[in-house]
Amino acid sequence: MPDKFLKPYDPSATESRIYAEWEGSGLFNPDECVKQGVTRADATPYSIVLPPPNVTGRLHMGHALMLAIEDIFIRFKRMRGFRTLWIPGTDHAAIATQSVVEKQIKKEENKSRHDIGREELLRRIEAFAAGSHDTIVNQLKTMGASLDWSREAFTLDETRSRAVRKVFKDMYDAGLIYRGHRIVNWDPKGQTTISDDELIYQEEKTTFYYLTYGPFTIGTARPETKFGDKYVVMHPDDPRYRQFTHGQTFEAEWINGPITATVIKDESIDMGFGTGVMTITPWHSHEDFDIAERHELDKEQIIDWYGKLLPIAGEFAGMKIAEARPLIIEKLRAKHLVAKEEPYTHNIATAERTGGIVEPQIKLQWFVDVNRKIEGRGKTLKEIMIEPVRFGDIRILPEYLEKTYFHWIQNLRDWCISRQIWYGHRIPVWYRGEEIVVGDAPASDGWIQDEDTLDTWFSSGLWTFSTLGWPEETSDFLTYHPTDLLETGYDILFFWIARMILLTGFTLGTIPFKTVYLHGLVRDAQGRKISKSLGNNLDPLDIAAKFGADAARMALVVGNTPGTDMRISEDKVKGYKHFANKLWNIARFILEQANASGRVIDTKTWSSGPERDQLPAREHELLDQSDALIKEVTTDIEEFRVYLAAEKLYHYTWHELADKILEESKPIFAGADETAKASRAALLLTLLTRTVKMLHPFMPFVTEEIWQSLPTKDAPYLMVAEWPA
RNA sequence: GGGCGCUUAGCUCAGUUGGUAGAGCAACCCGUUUACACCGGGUAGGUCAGAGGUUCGAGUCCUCUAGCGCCCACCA
Repeated sequence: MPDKFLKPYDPSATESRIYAEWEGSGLFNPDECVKQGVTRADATPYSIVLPPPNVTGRLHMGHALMLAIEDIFIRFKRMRGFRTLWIPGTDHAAIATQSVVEKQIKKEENKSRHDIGREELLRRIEAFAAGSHDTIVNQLKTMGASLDWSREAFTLDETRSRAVRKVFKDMYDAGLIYRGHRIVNWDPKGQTTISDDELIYQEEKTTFYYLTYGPFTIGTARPETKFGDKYVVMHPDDPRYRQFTHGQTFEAEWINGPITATVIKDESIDMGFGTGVMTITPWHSHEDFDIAERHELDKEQIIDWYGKLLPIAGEFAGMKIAEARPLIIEKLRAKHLVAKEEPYTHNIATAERTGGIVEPQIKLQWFVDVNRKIEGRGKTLKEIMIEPVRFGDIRILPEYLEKTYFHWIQNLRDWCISRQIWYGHRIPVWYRGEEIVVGDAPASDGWIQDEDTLDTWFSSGLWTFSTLGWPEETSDFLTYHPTDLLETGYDILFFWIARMILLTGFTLGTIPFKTVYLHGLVRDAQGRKISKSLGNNLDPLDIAAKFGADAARMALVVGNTPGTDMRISEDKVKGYKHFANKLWNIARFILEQANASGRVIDTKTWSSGPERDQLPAREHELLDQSDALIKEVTTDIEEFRVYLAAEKLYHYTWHELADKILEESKPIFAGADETAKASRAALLLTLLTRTVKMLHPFMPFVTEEIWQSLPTKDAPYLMVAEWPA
């Protein structure tokens, strides 16, 4: 009986020691498992890539949940004899990281990125990212994640950069990446373009104005964009405007004097909205841009890159939108051009990272064309995204999110992949006069590289295969791709999952993963979202220090179905700390009995087979019960019901093994029948061995610590012991 | 405006293919008997949001209603 069992279980003293032992054994690496003979060389591979955390700071409980679930599958499969690989890594998270560092510099030195320059800014971001990286790695290890650190990757390192350049070039050559003047979401605060998915819509109460425009009345919530308007658009079938013909011009008194306007008839106009007629501002509206393209109309910029009015606004030039709007209305009123005003509520787009009010602008940008038929493939990128999910090659859990996925793809527009920030993969395009080189840098001098960087999701979209060494045909790539499981929060289904399916489908003609497991958001005890301003964040490191990583993992996993948000509180974690201690004491009691002096324990007779039929009825029954649990738990995990498996194990361990089986055994051990005692001790030892094995994926530390003291131990670490059957 | 989800014991949530309602926490009573007070034994508590339907049988499937929440969207 080792002395350690004389005290209550102390996770803080145990967990870091055990992790170091595991790491030292090298057994997180599947090659090492084969070399050490714990995994067969011809075993079926099983792989997961860790969704790379952003190097913007530290992990939160959502990450802890992700780690717990993934580690459960990884440890389960490893114990089941698979050649199991879990690859760690981090994401440079372009805009997010740069904006964190920029804010810091602004606060501490009152300087902008332009004050310190591209090179110096990048140096500072890299230093910051390195610090975050180290914190994150420490957190990952604290949670017990059995990641193969020898394969760690970073979205911005050289291997991953090579993959990015290659995919960019392949897509460019296929005509799927193009550069063009299009309406983009411009963030005047962050001074960059952002994608549709980086927008947050916020409700705004404002005024809707009806303005007199020549013979028409037009409606608008944005009078400040109207300076350059010289087209009125109406539906060709609108009877109210039958007397006007397409192309007809007329004179009108407008904000800064008389103008000549042209009538345009276009079917996109909704006759039922407002007056059924509108003027257009093609430079600052998606819809207006499309109309202007269809009819080859002039486009003029009204608002500059900092959100201020340009000289076309006359006396209002140089003003910010917010200050100009009331002045413009005042002037229009004075000219009797305001026909009517009414209160109006609509959603305005803001930038997720900076909070800036997004202004649609026409800009020369790089795009991925999602609607173009790919030569030789006969399908579009949209179809490449839809098919594997529709045909069941990729399974999304919970299933209902498949519908959301399809719905999103239907509404998908071309993906703007260029960003006007400095941290990230520089667009791999070089110019020299009229010449252009795409892909790897040209060998000769005199070329100028594109100033922009790529959307961060472009590189993370390659993650399942770039981490495996692609574009080289490495044995890792050939062995472990497609990966088996991708587990992440449902909030990045579109950002990331969809893009991985797109980029993998195009590049490799295959799928990136077979199953997508989407967990819900982790909220605080009151159900509120975790946010800095509320200060309701629980740091996984603090929680692990206080209650143990095992307890944190169980608290996050039990009863937590995919796709459903959950609440976490210290009290909940505390409950599972008690459970870890319970298990510890169960082990102590059983080992005491098994190690009692002179007692000979032979657990072999407890395995299945003819000996089992000789057992007393009660022993037989308890083994049957344990067998049944093994079956259920195994099936539950295989069917991704880890939330159920965890609950069943908890219940069995505490309320069957401890409360019933141990209690009914006490009189036996108090009796005089040595044969019965030895027999019962062997039974308990068998049940304990099976239980710690099954609990190991969920609570790796305490189970490993117990395992190291078990006489039934048949592998150097529980981590690589055989799953019970 | 379009799509999706939720509503089960005081609280937080399970309930896998339809077969007489479950867990944890909280509450109440009892208990320190050879692991564990980070404990044990016991008690109480639900017309499964509401209405209708399919079925021998529905928390589970279908329709509608109400409340809550999330996602998407260029209505000028």
